[in-house]
Parts: sequence; structure tokens; C-alpha cells
Amino acid sequence: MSQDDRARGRGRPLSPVLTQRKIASAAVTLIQSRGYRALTMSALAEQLGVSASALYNHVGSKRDIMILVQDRVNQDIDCSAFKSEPWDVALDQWARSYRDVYTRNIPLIAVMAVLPVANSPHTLRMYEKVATGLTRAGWPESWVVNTIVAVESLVFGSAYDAVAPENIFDPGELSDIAPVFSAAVAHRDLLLDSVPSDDAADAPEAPRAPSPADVAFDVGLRSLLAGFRLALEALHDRAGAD
Amino acid sequence: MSQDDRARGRGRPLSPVLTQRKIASAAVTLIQSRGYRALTMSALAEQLGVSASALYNHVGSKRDIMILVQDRVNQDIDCSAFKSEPWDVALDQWARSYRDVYTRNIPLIAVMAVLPVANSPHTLRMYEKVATGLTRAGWPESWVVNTIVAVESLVFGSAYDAVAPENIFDPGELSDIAPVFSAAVAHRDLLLDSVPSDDAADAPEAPRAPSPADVAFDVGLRSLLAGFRLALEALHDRAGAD
DNA sequence: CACCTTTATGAATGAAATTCATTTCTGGAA
DNA sequence: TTCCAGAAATGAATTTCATTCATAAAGGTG
Repeated sequence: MSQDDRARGRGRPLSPVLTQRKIASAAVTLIQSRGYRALTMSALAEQLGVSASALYNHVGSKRDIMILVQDRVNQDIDCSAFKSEPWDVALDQWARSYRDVYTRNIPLIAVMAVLPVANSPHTLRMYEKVATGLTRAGWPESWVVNTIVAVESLVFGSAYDAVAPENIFDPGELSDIAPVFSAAVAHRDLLLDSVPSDDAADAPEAPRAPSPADVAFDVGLRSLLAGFRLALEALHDRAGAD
Repeated sequence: MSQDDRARGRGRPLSPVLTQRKIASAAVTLIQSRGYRALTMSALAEQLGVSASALYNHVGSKRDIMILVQDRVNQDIDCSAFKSEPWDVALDQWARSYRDVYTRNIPLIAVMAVLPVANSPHTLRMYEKVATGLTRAGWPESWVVNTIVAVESLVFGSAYDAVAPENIFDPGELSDIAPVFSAAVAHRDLLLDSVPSDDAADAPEAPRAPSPADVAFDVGLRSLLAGFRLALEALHDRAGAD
């Protein structure tokens, strides 16, 4: 399809057909056009004009491909705010962008959340920007990673929530056994206006109205950041008292 | 194994062998003894002394079984604090218990996070307790669900983090490209004492030392709750001003 | 009693990932 | 140059699951 349609015979080709780079690109393309469900070794091989077993000369498993995809996808996370903005504003923007990316890449969460960063250069660069921003703003070294992890945790959980069906909390026939909760679900949407509309600057594309999941994430992120501000103040007060 | 070893012939048995209840129990048993990897339709059928295809007379798919398991597992989450404690203390205890449970049931996260609650009575009962606690404490109805979702998001993300390898942030050979982050990772453990030891009351079993992931969760949860306290105060101040 | 429904069995089916034997080419050492 | 180990393809298994299908036996309802 994509390359050269003449069937290749057996044996090593004259010039190499595959590289990890090409495999990763093809995987991303495939995912974007047909989704993660469609990312099979065969489909990927077909996309590359190659037989499925050939992939195993370049990666050890499908999981390896997910890892390549993950590092690539992480480049889309916007860390730019750490250059200029105060740490809390930057963390806010980073978290929102991070969630947007993973809402589009749910199957990567299980990979990213558990994957040693050691072979993901772009991911590591992202963390470096965040860590630098926090450190420069006066966060103690010993807190930086935990702060990052806490934000990430909220982000991953919220990404799942974002792809859940809208009626996920609708108690259906069982509303009798949960009257207070049912009422709360029914009145959940009253906050819908308090949320910032997605991107003012760079998006002519989709000024999508915020969903309940967006509101919940907004509430959680704001609260988490407010808590962080308090914690940082407390740390500095204590340090100042010595 | 578990029931009656005499081979059953073809055809409908004299008394029913399977129920959804029995399937769910067997699944939980299997998971506890051999983990989620071992939860296959065949293994489950064997556990029940039945052929795999028989299961499909009682559930539509393996996912349905995961749903049954999920509702059962959610009964282990401790909501008791909402009866007596202030809302923030109760939310704290709930969240910690919730994370413990899902740390042991990682594959359920993808199910739970996305599953309509309508057919999970125990899950719904849990939400009812939480919603009641928050409402009684003065949280406005419109905030209750979002508050719950925010905590859950942190919990799910943190559960992933808890099962990640300890060295997940070790930059390995790439530490050059992320010096600030690498230093932060190296000093991450300095907070290890600030975390409550797991269970004082009911655990003679494992007074396990807190891991870095436990600390990060603790930091995140504390901050989130601090932020919630501020938000609730602000709401009441605003309401009082009218 | 006739007949549809329920709930088993055991034998396919099908989708994936992965492995294996084989082929062909490359690049470095003798 | 020649030779050979190793790299990189192919296509044909293999494996492991979930799921479906044809068939059989029992239950319950008219």
C-alpha cells in the first residue's frame, strides 16, 4: 500500500524495509485512522507492506510497539507554559494538555503508568521541563517527583472518566437504593459554566462544550493545585522559622 | 474439582450447575489464587467443573464476568467512616481503602472507570454512602458527583502507579538529558516518614513500609482534600453573603 | 403428550500474537 | 577474494483465547 507494491521474494531485501522508526510511524498512522482496536501485528505489517513476522526482527513484542507509540505521543503534551508562567499555572496547563492526549490514547495509560522511563527520551524531556519549572519556583527537590506523580495520577484517572459513557452514573432501576446519590447525579450539570472553554488560542477546530467529565477534572485539578499552593507555603513558612 | 467429579453427560443436568453468583465466586477465587492472567474462560469453567461454552448460558461475555467481579470487589472498599467522621476524614479513609482494593485489582480499573453503575448494586450502595456523607456535611448537590469523580480519578491513577516497578523514574543512561529531574528522582525518598503507616487497627498481617508510590498518593490525596476544604469554605462564604 | 425453552457438552471457528524453518543478502575477518 | 556469521525478509505453523454452533437431555406449559 504505502511503499512499493511489487511483491518481495523471500530472503533479505537489498535495502532494509523496516526500522523501529518506521514501525512507530505506521502504528501511529494506523491508530489515528482506525483506532487502537485496529492496531494488530498483521494490520501494521500490511500498512508497511511487509509480513507480520518481519516485525519481530525489530521489536520483541507488540508491547514494545506500544512503548514506541507512547514516547511519540508524549511529544504532543504541551509543556511550554513552564518557560514563562508561574508554576501553578504551568502545572495546570500541562495537566490539561496531558489529559487531552491520553483521552485520545486510553490504551496507552496502562503502558505509560507502569513503564520505566529509561528508554523514552521524549517522555524524559517532558519530565525535565516540569521538574525544572517546579524547582525554579521553590519546590523542594524531595517533593518534585511526588507532585508530578500526583498530577499524573489524576490525569490518567480523569482520562478514563472522559471516555466513559455520559450516563455512567445513571442508577437506572436501582435509584431506590441510592436516593441521595441519584439526586446528586441529576443535579450534576449545574456547574457546567464554571469551566474554561477548551482552547482559546490555537483551536478554530472544535470549541466543544465541556462534558460532565471535563467539569469533574476541572474541579479536581483546581483543588489539587490549591492544595499544592498551601503545601508549598507551609514548607516555606517552616523553613523560614528555622 | 470443586463440585462433583463424576463426568456429566450431554444435555441439561438434573439440577442447575451454574448461576451468575457461582460464576462470580469462582472467578474471584481464581483471581485470588492465580491472578488475572489466569482468569480465562476455560480455567473458570474447569474451576466450576463445567465446559467453557456452558458459561455463555449465564453471561454474554468475559467482560460480563469482569463486571460481576467488580461489583463484588467493591464491597471490600471501606466506607464506614462516613457514618461518624467529618467529611474530609471520611473521604480520606475511603480513598485509601479504594486505592488498596484497586491496587490488587488493576485489570478492573478499565472496567470500573467506564462502566455504567446501573447494574452494580453494591457499587451504587457505596456511592450512596459517600454522597450522603458529603451532602450531610454541607456540600451542595451540584458538587457531590464531581467531588467523588475527582477522588476516584486520583485513586485509579495512583493504583496504577502503585504497581509500577520501583525504578520507574530511573532515567538510566539518559540522565544527561534530564539532570534536574534525575536529581529529584534521587532525592524522592526523603519524605518517606511523613506517611501514616498503613493500618494501625486491623492488620497484624503486613505493616508494610510505605513505598514511593504510597507517598505520592498521600501527597496527592492530602492536597486534593485541602483544596476541597477551601472550595467548600468559599462556597459557604459566598452563600452567606447573599 | 407435544413442544418450546433452558442448560449442558464437545467440536468448530476465528482472531491475534508469536515462533520456526527457510531464503537471501550484507559486511567483516581470514 | 572468499567465506561465513548474522540480519532481515517470507510464509507456514503454533498457541492461546474467546466465542459460536450443532446436538442432547431435562423442565415446564399448553
